[in-house]
Amino acid sequence: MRSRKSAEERKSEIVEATLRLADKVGPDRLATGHIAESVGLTQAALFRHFRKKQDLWKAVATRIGEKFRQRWLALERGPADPVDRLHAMVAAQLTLIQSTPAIPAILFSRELHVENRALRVMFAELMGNFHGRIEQLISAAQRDGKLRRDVDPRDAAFLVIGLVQGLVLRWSLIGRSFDLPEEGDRLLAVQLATFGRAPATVEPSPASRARRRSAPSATRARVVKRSKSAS
Amino acid sequence: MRSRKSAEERKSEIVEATLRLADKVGPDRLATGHIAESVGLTQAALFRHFRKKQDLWKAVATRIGEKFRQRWLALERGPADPVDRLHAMVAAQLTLIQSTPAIPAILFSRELHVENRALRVMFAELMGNFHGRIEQLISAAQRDGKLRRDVDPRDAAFLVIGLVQGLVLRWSLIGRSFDLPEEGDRLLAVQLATFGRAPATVEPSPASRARRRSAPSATRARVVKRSKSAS
DNA sequence: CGATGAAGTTAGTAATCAATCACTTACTAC
DNA sequence: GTAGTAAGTGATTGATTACTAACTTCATCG
Repeated sequence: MRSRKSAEERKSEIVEATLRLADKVGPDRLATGHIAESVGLTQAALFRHFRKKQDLWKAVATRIGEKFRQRWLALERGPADPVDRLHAMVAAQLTLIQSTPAIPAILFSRELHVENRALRVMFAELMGNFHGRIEQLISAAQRDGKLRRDVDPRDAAFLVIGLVQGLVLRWSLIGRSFDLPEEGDRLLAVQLATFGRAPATVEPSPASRARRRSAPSATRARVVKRSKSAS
Repeated sequence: MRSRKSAEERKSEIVEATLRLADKVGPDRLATGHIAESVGLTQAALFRHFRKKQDLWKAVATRIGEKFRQRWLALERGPADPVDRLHAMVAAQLTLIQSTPAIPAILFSRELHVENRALRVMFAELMGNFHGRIEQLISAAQRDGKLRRDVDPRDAAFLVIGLVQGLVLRWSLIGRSFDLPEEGDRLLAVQLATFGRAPATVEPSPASRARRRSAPSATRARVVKRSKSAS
């Protein structure tokens, strides 16, 4: 009763609360009562805004899509160089996941995979969009002569996406104990290096090895302490 | 009542049924009643074998671990060449996931992430083990001069793991409509090529591009039709 | 200012869930 | 063969779930 709000505003509140709680409780265990309590409403009030729980999930998925697209759009005001932009894109993706960590769980929830086919389609499209953008950046970098051209940009994009997802899973499993964008940036530099110019076939000097570690990327040069737990 | 079995046998049956159903229903929605019905028992009988549902999940995780380790062990009778063995390892991983598709869902279930910390530790160890094995193979390949030495084998292993996980997610999202080990083999060849010798800095001829596509790997040379849905 | 519609509440429902109970039946060692 | 034990049953419980219906209160606009 305290502070009655417009439907749109409430809906948004509910969706955000759902995202927050989906991480704590798990998407498939998240009850409408929890969400309502978190927003400060009665459980019944939720159904004023979403007739079925599935409708709420659909709204959540839409919101996630918006978040992604919004960040992708912001990148266009970022660096123009395709390699730099690729770094920025992966960083944006990981930053978003770090601040909305329910996303991976939702991606594998049963709400998505068996209950709500529309949801699966939305995420498939989102991932396709992500893949397309990466593919384009890699293509551009290849045209610029910054990446080798004998790697299919579509496959390269799959590898970059895999990098992101592998990293996120590792991060989840070891209790989110490292900085996601930082480690992602470091790994991406490694991946792009292999996409890049040929290495000397000679043995690498200890110096070059150290250099690679301390300045893996032209854009960001922080040394990331390795996580020891996953080896 | 029909055909009373030993506890060990029953436990195994229950665990396998859980794995089967966790894929259909989702790990967090899987009820003891469903499992019991699938095995041909009453719901109460389940608690004769597992005092708590969590204990059942623990047994399931142990079983998954066994499956992995068993396949890894089998690899030691496989190819000796580290690159070939790497291919075999990734193929084994993907074959197992294809035949036990509940695994990725369990990996992101809330049973694992919030309810059952022991479970998370088990999977983290499993993944660590996988990473270590890949790292060793890459190290060996580097020593043999088959892979470039300026890539940290630990990072390279993370990239390979990411390849697997990205692939599995894509496979899940588009409805499991491609052959997992086959596409994995193809992508791994691409990844390892970038880990390999330098490409010619010259522009690739159309011929070299075609050649790469039709025979990406020395070990397996099947062309895999691309999935169009995720781009 | 007052009516009207939307936002929110209280109080339910039927369904489903893990877990426990007292009890019965099958197998096995002696 | 029979005593002891382990596997399995039927019934039930208390908690939780999504969802509904009837009622109340707020805000705003004519």
